[in-house]
Amino acid sequence: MNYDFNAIEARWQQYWADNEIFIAQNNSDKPKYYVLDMFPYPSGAGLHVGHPLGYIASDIYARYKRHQGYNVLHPQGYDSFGLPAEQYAIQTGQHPAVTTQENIARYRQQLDTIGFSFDWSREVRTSNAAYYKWTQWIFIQLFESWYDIAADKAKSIAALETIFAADGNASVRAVCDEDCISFTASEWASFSATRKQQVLLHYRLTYLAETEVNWCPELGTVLANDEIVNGVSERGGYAVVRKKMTQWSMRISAYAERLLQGLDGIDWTDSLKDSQRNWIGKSVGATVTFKVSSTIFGDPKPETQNLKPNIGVFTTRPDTIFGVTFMTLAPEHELVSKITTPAQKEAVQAYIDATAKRSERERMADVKTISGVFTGGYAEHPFTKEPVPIWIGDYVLASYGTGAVMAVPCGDQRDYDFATYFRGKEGMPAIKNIFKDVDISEGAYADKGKAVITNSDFLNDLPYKKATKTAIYELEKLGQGEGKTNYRLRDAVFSRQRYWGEPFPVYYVDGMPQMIAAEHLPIALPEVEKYLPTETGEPPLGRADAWAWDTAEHKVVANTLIDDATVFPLELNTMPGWAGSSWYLFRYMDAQNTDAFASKEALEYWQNVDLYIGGNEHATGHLLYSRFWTKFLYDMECIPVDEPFKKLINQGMILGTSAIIYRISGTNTYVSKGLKSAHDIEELRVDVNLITASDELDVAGLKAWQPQFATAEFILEDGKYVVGRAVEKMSKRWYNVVNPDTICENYGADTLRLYEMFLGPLEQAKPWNTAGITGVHNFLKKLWKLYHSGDQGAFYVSDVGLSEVPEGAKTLHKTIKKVQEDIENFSFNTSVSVFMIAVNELTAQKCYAKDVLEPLLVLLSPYAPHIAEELWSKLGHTTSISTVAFPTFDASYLVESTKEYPISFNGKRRFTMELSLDLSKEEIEAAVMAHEKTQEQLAGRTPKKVIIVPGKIVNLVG
RNA sequence: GCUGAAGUGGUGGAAUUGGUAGACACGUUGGACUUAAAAUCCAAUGAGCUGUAAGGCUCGUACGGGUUCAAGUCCCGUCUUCAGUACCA
Repeated sequence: MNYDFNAIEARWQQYWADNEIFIAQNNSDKPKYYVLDMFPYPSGAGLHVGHPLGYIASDIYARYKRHQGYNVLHPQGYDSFGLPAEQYAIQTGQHPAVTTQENIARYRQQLDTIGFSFDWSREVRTSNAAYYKWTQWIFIQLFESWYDIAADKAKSIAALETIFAADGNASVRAVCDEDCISFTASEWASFSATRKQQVLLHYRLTYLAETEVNWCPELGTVLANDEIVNGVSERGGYAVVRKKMTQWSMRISAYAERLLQGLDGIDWTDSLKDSQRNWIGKSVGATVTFKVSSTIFGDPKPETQNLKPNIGVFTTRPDTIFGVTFMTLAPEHELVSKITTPAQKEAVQAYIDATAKRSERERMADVKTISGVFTGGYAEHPFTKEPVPIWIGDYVLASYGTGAVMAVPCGDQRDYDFATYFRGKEGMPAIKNIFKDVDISEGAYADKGKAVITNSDFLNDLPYKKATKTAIYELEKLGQGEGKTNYRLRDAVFSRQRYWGEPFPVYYVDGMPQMIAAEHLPIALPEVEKYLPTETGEPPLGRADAWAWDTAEHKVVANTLIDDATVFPLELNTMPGWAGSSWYLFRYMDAQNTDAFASKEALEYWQNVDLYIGGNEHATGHLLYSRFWTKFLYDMECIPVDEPFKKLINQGMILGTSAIIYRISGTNTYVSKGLKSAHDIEELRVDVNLITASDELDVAGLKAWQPQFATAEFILEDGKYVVGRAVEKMSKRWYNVVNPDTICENYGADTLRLYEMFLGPLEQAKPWNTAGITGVHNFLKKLWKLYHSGDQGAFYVSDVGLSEVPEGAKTLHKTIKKVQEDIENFSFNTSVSVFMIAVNELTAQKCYAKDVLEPLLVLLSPYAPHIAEELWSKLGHTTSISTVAFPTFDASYLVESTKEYPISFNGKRRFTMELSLDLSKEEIEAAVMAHEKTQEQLAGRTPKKVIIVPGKIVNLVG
């Protein structure tokens, strides 16, 4: 009987679905285990073989945990809002919901073919109103919250208003906007309602503010920092410019420290934690306030004289305060115009204009060129009271710290380079050196551990740490600085000028945002006739005819009814892609709930994700935002955990192996790879499906593939056309995409699953090469044969116990041990080898014992579930193999009485010797010395030393 | 520049606390079966030298050193590749 994988796989997939085998229960006596994949964006191209890699790994783990007796939650869904469907809608007019629905259907069909053990009853789609109702609900909770630094958690805005009414804001320590004003209780009481709303916006965890954003004109929307790669948009690679816009922002900066600390308690790779630490970018130091000299010469305007503006800087090295030689402001800094002297005005303005013209990208690409201009203004050193010249330069970024630095050339290379470049020019004094016995003629001295400070008044001879503390203490005494921790992490812009995203549950009264009460959610996405921005530049929702909120009827009504009394305009922006994906893990716990995003009981039972598998590209986006929202929901006491993902594994990318043919330039003639050096050639990539395992091109197939090849000539070598190969990202444009459906059709899902695992370590990037697939497919065929050793290939197992087949028992238990270790170490590639070895050995042994072959199927079933179910049922079982207990390893079957010892002389192995493991070291030595080959090797010499590691090795030295 | 990961046969990759490098596959070569092909099975396969043969010897885990009876594995230095990040004060 042949291994008819297509029929077998279809049958068991049907069986699993019909019998709801993988439905997880929300209450169980079993311990829980939650295995989650990063849910896919359902793109139009469908799945290629790279996508399922992580799903296969998590599926193996989920199935293994079921065998181990866990109640396993292993759900799947779709991150179904997003740009591609909308871009497609703009081009074709097709509603994104329709495109998305079609794509999801295709994905589902592909996923089902591979035999995953997903609990589809819990499927989520971020674009479903029943789902985004709760995304909107969480947004409202964020709006109604502020961050209390004293309690180190988020609290309700209502509580903050109570404090304001009683005490004003003097006692409040909150994470809020920089430009927050101070007010007393009576001042608060006197504020108008609108004014109060404005003030509260400075505190809310999601807030509306005019901020400098990354505007992408081609996409017609703003982008978050993590959506920009190398200065261009992640999607499409379009240019991005800075622009001031009023936008919703998320106050993620409030959670910077907790996001950093939380990393210590979770099991993620170091490289991933590192990425997050880097992104958060904590630096500890101090702020220093420099007074601008009131003796600004030449400025005739008395009002400027009286303003005496201060310049605040942030530094990580307050200990070097006496090394300040000059100051540098970012060209965009707001004080630049106030401190520039008339004499320098022209030069400064020219510099500002030149900088503004350069895009962010140009500025990044060109970091070596030093540029800057002296403003003519001077600040006053806080301790020495000496004048410090103020410069502007584009090496100082407006977006980091205060946009101004105190320049200490002796301790910072950039300051050093700047000072050296402008040495001798007006406003650039000689570099002050404050390090004892350090020569700075070659560059700055940044080794803070070893530095001894001198020429620094009260800081002289203090070590770095002490000097830092003392400097901060003295600055605080003067009221000109304080210790401060700065984070690179910026608040995240949360508005997108797009159609296909979650609408905000927000309407506007007198320009102030108002939340729609939770009971009226969801606010469904309105219909529009076109998906482009409006002619006046408003987002696509500006095209909707019915996009106004009736506060009396509590429903969305026609825009014509807007009267700004009971009917108000709704927010036109939508939420970004990461909104829905920031909390989806909790929805799976209770996906059908209509009263809450999940019930308390479900959240309490499932807690958080035990194992999360997905790609590396989400290191600083999704994985940071979902940690942020989780911590917020924890503060709100909505969930019992403050980290979403306990353990995380990044699967490596599967690369495509492109096929290259060589055209002789200017002709339609192609030469085989080995002959190309004789010609002037052009490389063309062709469909990898036209290539055999030995890199031979199917010439007839190529001629049929594209008309340009129909009349082409091919120069063969040894009767074949051999193509070149290149390993690169799997992509339609390189024609190197391999589709899992074809593999399943030709070899079966079990083969695909095993082969993807067999390719190499899960976390490593690796090329896909279909050639090797016959290896694992042959293995499954051998396995099938092992169970069909009867007449005419009939199914056969013998009913004998383990004691009668000691070799088979040994093979089995060796396999149990290794497979279990491998799964727990996520080393799936090596367990596939172990299965191959087991089947090869059992076949050689002609071992058909049921007590060996039955447990072997359980070991295999996480990897190749279909064939395991099929053979399991042939063994007479009437229920699924999926929850059968995992075999227990028994070391007694592996006990050996002898060992084939390698015998080495001076570390080089010369021969092996079989010796009993019971022997003592002395007995081993005696046996080895008695061996004739030992005498041959020694040639009469006496070994100086004999190393014997029982059970391992013997080494004779001398 | 900084941070992280990694360099092993023709290819993908194995190798526990340092203890027989190259498991398991692919590919290649030879053979069996077949009218033939496919499929299947068997054998060989790191490089080189040597022997009629059984066998023996040398080199070999990016490169150069070191520690050790013993190093792919540990230490120091160098190079290369990949990923992330970047005037972060």
